[in-house]
Amino acid sequence: MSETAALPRRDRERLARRAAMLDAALVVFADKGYAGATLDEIAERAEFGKGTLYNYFPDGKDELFLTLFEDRVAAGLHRVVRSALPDTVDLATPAAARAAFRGFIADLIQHFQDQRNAVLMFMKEGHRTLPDPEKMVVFARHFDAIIEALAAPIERAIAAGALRDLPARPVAHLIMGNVRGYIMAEVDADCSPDGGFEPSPFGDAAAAADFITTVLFDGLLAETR
Amino acid sequence: MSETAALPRRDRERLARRAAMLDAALVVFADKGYAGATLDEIAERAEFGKGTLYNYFPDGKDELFLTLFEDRVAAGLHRVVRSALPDTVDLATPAAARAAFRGFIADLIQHFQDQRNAVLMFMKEGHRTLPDPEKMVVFARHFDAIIEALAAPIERAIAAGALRDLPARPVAHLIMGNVRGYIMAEVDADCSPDGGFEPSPFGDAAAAADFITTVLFDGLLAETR
DNA sequence: CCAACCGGTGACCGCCTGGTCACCTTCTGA
DNA sequence: TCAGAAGGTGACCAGGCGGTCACCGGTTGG
Repeated sequence: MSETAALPRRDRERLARRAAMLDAALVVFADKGYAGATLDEIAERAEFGKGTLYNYFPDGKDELFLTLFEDRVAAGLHRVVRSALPDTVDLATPAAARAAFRGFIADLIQHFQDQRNAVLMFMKEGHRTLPDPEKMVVFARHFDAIIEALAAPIERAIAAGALRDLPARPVAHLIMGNVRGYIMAEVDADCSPDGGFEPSPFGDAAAAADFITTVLFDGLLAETR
Repeated sequence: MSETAALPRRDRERLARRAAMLDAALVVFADKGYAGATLDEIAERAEFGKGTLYNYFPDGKDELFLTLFEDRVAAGLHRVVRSALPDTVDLATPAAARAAFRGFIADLIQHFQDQRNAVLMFMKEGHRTLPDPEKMVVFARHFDAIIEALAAPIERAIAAGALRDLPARPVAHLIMGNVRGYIMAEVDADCSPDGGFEPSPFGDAAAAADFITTVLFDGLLAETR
């Protein structure tokens, strides 16, 4: 939805078809997982013949899956990290750091809620399930890059004395893990009838972000000191 | 390793064979995931013919998987929750609550480190991957029960004013998620050569428990207030 | 108007794997 | 010692799925 207008019609159509295939594949992978998804179902959902998939993704299932992961899941996460925690953001005081990370967490939750299928795919397949282990390196590299991007502002905040002196990358893992865990619980909740906990434990992304931010930054203990 | 000695030899042998099959299946499921595991590989690893598996687990793959999940993964988690946070544990003050939950977290990490294969299976297949969705209910019920068991002491601590007034079940999810996330990062780290972060970010279960407890209970912010 | 071509199609292939079952070894007890 | 039972075995089967390719309809350019 950007500079595509400048391309000749043929190319625009080709891109549109490719995108439609990816959309369909995303839904199916999110629903069935990598192993459970079939090319027939993806093709049918995209309203193409199975053979056509191979005109766009010669490497078949693997290529669809990896493309989807790179273009939708990883790219989206990267964008959120960079836009919510730019190099210029103020992390000098505890209050400033708390506000900045709260914003990041809220954006991340919002992003996950907007991109439910991408999240589901990420949830279900986030752990080395491709038959070819060498392909999984791509996977790991992306996730590592995201952690690294998040670790940088954490390190800055620690250096500024705004956050406790803890190893930054584990802290980054922990923040991502908490948001991920929250989303997972929410997804579970409205998948199963009597699911995890109440259909949506908090109304919106902002309330959820407050919950996570409070726990992670202020701690669970009642403030009695 | 308990009252099996009282049984006739035949039954003991039968139980031992059954256990050997479960052991083999656990390794394979942990390595390949549910879909990737093959009965042939499980049988070969257990040093039995494939047909023999069906004498012990008539429902085949599903039964092996569910039995394993119930007997090893879920039962182990339940045991840890109950033994580390019995109904009698003192949760009246922030300090007492912090100590109690720190103990629980340490035990949980230790348990995960001892039962790496069970954990891996849980990690990889923790999210509805069985073809038969009705079987997944069992899965969800167990996990729910564990959350419930953890939510009870949390509620007590909140009622006593030791913890912030937050919804108990989400907090329970969050604690479990953090331990799970920590273990996952650790597993990743020593699977891939240049993995997640340093091979073991903290030396032992106790140090890891301290990290998680500090973040979750005291918060990430530097103590300047 | 036609010929060349681009590209979508789905029937088809081969492989893999969960599940079965007739066979055969081993153990038991008389 | 032997007949019968118990139970392990792996060749076999059927179904499903990833991947291929010969076909064909529509578009293009002369």
